[in-house]
Amino acid sequence: MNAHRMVSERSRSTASTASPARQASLREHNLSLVLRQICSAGSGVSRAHLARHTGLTRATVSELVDLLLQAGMVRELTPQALAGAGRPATPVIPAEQGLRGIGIDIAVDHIAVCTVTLTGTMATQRVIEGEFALSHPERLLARVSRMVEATIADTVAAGAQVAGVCVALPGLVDPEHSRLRHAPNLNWSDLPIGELLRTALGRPELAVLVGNDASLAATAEVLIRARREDVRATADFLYITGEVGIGGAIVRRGELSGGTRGWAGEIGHTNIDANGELCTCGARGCLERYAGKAAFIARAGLPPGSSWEQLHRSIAGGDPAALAAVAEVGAALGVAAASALNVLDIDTILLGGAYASLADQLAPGILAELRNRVIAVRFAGAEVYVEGALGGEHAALHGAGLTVVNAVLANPSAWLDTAP
Amino acid sequence: MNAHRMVSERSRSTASTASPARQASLREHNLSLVLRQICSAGSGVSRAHLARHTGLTRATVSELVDLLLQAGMVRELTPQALAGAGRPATPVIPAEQGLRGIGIDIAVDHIAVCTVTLTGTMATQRVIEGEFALSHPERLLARVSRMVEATIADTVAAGAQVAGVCVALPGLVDPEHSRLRHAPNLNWSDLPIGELLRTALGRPELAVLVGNDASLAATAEVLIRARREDVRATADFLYITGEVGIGGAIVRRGELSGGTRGWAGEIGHTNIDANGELCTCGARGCLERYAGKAAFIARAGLPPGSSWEQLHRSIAGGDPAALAAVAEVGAALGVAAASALNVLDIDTILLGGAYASLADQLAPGILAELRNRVIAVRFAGAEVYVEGALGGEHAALHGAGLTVVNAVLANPSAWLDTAP
DNA sequence: CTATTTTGTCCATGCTCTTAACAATTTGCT
DNA sequence: AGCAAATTGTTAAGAGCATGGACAAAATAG
Repeated sequence: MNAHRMVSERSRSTASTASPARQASLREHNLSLVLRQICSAGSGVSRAHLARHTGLTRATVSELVDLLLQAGMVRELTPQALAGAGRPATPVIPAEQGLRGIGIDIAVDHIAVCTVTLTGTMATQRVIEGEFALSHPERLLARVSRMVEATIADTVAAGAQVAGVCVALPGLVDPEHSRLRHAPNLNWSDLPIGELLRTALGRPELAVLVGNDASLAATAEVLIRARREDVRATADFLYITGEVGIGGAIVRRGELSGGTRGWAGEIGHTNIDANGELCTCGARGCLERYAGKAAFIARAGLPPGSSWEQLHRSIAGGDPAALAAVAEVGAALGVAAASALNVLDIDTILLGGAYASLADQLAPGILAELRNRVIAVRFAGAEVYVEGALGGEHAALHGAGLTVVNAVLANPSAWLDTAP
Repeated sequence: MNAHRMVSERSRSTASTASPARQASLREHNLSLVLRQICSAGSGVSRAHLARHTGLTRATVSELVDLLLQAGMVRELTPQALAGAGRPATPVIPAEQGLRGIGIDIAVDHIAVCTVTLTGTMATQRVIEGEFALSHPERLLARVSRMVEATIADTVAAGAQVAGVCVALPGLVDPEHSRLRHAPNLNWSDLPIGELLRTALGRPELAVLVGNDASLAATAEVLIRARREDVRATADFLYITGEVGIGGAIVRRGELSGGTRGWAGEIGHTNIDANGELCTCGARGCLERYAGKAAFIARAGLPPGSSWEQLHRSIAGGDPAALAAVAEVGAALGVAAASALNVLDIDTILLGGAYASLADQLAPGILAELRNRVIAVRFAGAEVYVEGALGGEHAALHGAGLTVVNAVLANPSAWLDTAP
């Protein structure tokens, strides 16, 4: 299993660490560089191509690729003649039988488990829909662990190896200790998810990462945008997701910017009106009171407890109250997002969760406020962007699996001696 | 001069860059590691001590120190017996004659030039007080350049070498191109500061960095806190500075978190009341309308145009209107800061500029709002902190010089062959 | 006065990347 | 057909850098 090797911290950010660099550090870095190139290429790439794109020599690339071949992470295809003269190249691709990350998503309306390959693609997926708002933690985790067991069994049967597990949770988490701090909608508090899942699985050695669902959805979004070569939105964006509450995440240069505890991006409690309505958090005038699910539904004139689907139908049907609600919610999101964009110096907002399918309707209202309030627009002629997320329904699930894969890609050296 | 060698980008953040690591990369990293240890030690350190604290072997450290000695960056003291047995250690200290960074501060009420040694200490300082609110850019830069010339002459006469120049500006800057975008209080717009200063100095090869004054003040604050071993406030904080407007900067893990354009931290236009007063930025209800200089003074019942000093006297004198203003401004700062802390996941606020000397008075009002609005307080039992900055009057000036020094410390390899 | 401890240097060793040469294999031109 | 040119991938020699162990130097402890 070897999952204990997984990088657990989100280090890497401070390049000026106090740790010395040795010869092995070069290998680590360059091996990661080559593997990432292979995995993000889309199709098979030759050693010579890798050399040109990494800046390493063909000799070095050859050696590194051999290591990856031995480890079973990549595979050679039969040589193929390229356009033009020259010896045919031997394409190298990520091995289907290689390492896979397991992603888990625990939400109020579903639990899901998936596997993600080194290319970042979701390979398998198990979902159970349900109403888990008030479920008992141990009991639900037991159900989840049965799904994980089945997934692991399938993965091993397919000849692949499990690199680790990451759990997406709808609340504030402590990634350092794999704990859930507070998930209001599950009504869960202060649970050692990592420990509980290890116990339920009977695998005390398994490394279990945890992450906030919005952060992980944003992680998935980065991959999707990168594949579309959407450079702008890959680099820096604020992800805002509408669920019961409002979640968020910040991506800088394609990487999550987590903050002190990994909770950065929480925009739901940004101030709209300091003397406004009382929020569940104890403060007054938070965005959630203006643009959260309950507020949105109330403004649209729907009965309390209506679903996002019902709201969506009202809007699509052109109901005046619903349309007015869209305008009001958009304006509130715009006011809050403007404060955030000013402090963060970011230009792009991606709308996820329930907001994703309403992005076209919400965007004008948000943009109007942004254009009026973001100082980079006024003083630097910057353009602001509001787009719907492309991650779909299971973005957080995907992001969870991806997080495991990214840890492998960041340090493949640790997995070299674990041939299949 | 060799200033063209200076690291101009704020790279380093993305450890997973696409650049290959070669043998020379090891040297760069380890040389920087050793030099940073020497410069932050405070007193002389032996090679053996460096080896223990960096994780390198004594043999390697010896070789690296020799390189630094040859380059004139460090100096040996006469061997001194330590407590306990053993051969006396040869202390190594940063060379007084080594490289120095030049910092420049252009503000509405003064212009200043300083030198900063590799230890981060401000060694020399030239200040001209005045009223530069509407001054002509070229004319003012000519004055500045004469001060810089004199400073360079003194530095060279003292046997030291100039590593580069960094200019602190009271507005939005474009560090990538060394330009000033917009400085409302100087009434300057879109100036190629780097180019203008190079021309004025007659040194077309000189690398001129630019930075926002709040960001650079925050940089200085990091050093000061690190020296006091104030671990918490060194790592992550939001710096809020009260001048004419309100500036800010974000520090993460001891490093500036700049954002897409390097403007992150701009908290002056965070929303307090979406339907509030019209701001100069075009939006409604920005923090600046509630806590900027003009608003503060008006609330305190002082005549428009009064100085911060007059306000300070009113408050110290116990004037009821002034005390009420402090409470109102504190609350407004608290509301805005809470939104920012939630999005950033940061716990500490440092008050700089004119707010620094009012920190004790402002803190209670700010803290009251923070404790009520920051979700980490409620859901993670986090504590929030509000403190006055320790950088003093010339924090931005100091930070500018420090920025040059930090660039040298990050890559001393580039300066090895430039012996004095 | 001797044993012990610590520092700093030297040298052999090992790891990793680079350079240059070469074999393999295809295209393109005559 | 046949040969030059181009491209790929491998191999061997070489250079840079950190490690580890041995050793001299210089202090303290007993």
